[in-house]
Amino acid sequence: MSASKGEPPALVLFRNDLRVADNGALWAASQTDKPVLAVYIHGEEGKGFRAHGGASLWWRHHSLKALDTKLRNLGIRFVLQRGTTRRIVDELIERTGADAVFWNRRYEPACVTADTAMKGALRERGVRAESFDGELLHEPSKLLTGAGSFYKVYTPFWKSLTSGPDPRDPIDPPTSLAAYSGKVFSIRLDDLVPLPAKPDWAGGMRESWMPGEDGAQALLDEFLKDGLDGYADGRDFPGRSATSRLSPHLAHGEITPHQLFAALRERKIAASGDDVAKFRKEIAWREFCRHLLFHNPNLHDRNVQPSFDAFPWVTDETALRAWQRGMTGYPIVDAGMRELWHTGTMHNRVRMIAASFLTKHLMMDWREGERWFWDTLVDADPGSNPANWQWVAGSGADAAPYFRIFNPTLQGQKFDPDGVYVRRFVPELAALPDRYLHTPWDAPKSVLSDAGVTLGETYPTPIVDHARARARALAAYRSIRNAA
DNA sequence: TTTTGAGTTGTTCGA
DNA sequence: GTCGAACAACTCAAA
Repeated sequence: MSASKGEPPALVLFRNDLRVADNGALWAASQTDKPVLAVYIHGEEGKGFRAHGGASLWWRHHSLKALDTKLRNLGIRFVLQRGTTRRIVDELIERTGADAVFWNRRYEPACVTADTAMKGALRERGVRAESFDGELLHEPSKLLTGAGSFYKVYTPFWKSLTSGPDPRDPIDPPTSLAAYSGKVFSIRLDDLVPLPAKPDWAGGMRESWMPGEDGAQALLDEFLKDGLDGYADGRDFPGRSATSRLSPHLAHGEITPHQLFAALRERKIAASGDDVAKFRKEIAWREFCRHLLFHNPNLHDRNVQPSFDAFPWVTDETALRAWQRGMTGYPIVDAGMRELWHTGTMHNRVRMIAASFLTKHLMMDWREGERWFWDTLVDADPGSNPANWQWVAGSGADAAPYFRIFNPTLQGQKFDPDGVYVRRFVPELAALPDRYLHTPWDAPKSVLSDAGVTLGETYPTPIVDHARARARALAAYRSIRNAA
């Protein structure tokens, strides 16, 4: 053995699972008698692999920093690398003599292919290679209908998911690990995942979030204590703090659905069965979308329902930009789009309204919206994002019927009745009375001027008329139905 | 194989 | 103001 090498380590790969608790791979490594080398691998897996968007990368930077601290506290180094997992692992084996590799499974189709091939190749060479669950409650290849196909409707999926035994308990974090003593190259975090500098657009994100495992646990504790009671109804009101806000933590693997289900089982919770069931159902939606992705590798690019291939989508750069910047003239839509830009998230109810507006009122291809969300959401999820965009557009699995077109005015009045949400993100309308907050175009001149609002100058006039847009969308949807 | 029941989140219209 | 029906069939999943 050369002087630069330590005792051969077990490699633990980190990709989308930036945590030490409920980490089967890390635990398994701790149960060997080998030193442990933790490696984060950032980047490509070849054909079909979807790289993170900008907001996700901001999150990832901070999450990696938090994980680095955790692993150091456990006594081991955390090495950062870029490239395909296969190449990095080969290089590290070459360099360190490692004869065991552990990782947690991923379920994006390109990653499944890459990891499966790697497992076979490593074992063939006599390297111990083992993978573990954690990202999902159930293996997408195993949770199937009676006929052996994957679920295309949510409710039976949910029934199947909950009819079996409870998900396993979370795995404890290791208490102590032996460090690998040899030399290994690591890319600097600032070089691997740089933070935005000019311009620094992340100010609102820093105020809104604490990436990392500790941030996830803090949010979970807070949610169980204060948020879950009343969740089933409250989650629909974007002006209230009634959602868990755990989605980015889940997306980066800082917390697992097993941990969430276990927390709901174990804690004494001051919430009704309805609230608990509703929250579990939301976790199951994430799971359902991931399963859909597993079985539909091109989910972000291809209509699940092929009849939508003939849909007459409109191309309109100006309108797209107005939507992206929150300048459509519909306050609830604009508030949502600005929340997204400012904080890297958007309340679930408002995501539906904004997505419905793009695909139905503006009749723009859902892929345009999906791409924008992918780049701007800190919780951008390869399953949930495309699956839900397709759900809204009507092209997806178990999708909303074509005639279900959200009325942005009614939705605003119904779910933001006191205007807390719109006023927070569309401050130029803040002085309007509640009565006209969602319909500034209906406000008398004196009301507008008292509120300092000049439509078309301080705030846009609506870029489309609701009734006309609705009629146009219905006609378009009818056209592809008749054609098919 | 056939049958049967059911399907996240809405809006509009007219009585 | 409230309430029920229409919107449109179609596909899925299980019995």
